[in-house]
Amino acid sequence: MGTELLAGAPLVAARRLLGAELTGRGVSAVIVEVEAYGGPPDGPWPDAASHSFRGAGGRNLVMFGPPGYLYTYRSHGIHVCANVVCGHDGVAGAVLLRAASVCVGAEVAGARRGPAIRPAALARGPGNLCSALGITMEDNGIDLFDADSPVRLTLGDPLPAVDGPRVGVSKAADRRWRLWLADRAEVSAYRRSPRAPAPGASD
DNA sequence: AAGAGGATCATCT
DNA sequence: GATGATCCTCTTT
Repeated sequence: MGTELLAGAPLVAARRLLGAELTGRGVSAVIVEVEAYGGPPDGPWPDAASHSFRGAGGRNLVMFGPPGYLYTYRSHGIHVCANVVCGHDGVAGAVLLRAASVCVGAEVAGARRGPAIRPAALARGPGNLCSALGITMEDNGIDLFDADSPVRLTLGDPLPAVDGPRVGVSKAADRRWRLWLADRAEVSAYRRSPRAPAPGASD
């Protein structure tokens, strides 16, 4: 199982990533919450909320490359967020990793996150997830299926998913492109962007 | 339990 | 000059 399973549409790849195991720098975690992101208006998956909506250039180049690579970006100046690139070479798509359940190396993750963090919160939220696994902007563009990479991904069998709108996006705010595993304490809370139009207004 | 606000800076207009 | 694919803390029910 490898990159060929991520070569399709973002929402399909997102489903595949639920339950997958992400290993980075002494910590392994099972992915329990993700969000799908598409590409430009003239591509197969137009998505105004995506970093790649306005075409390739700047930080988003990795999103236009082949699947199975890590796309990292900095959010609000401070936090690092991690995506798994999906689709195929030349067509932008990615899946944001929003929350994971730490199964190996909880002490290491705790040392990175701080002493008072409860186990379920170690990798809850995209910024916290990267912090727990030691993922930084230096990791942008690495191959997640290369045995020599510092961060690696192992896919498993598909699991049943719950869906809902994506967190914090002001565009396409009603699109149900967030997926998570039911009854998981690690899933982050939903917050609609204050800038998004009223629910149901448009997409 | 839920909502409001501020920190902070790379990227884009 | 404005805008966030966030997170933490403080205030209000």
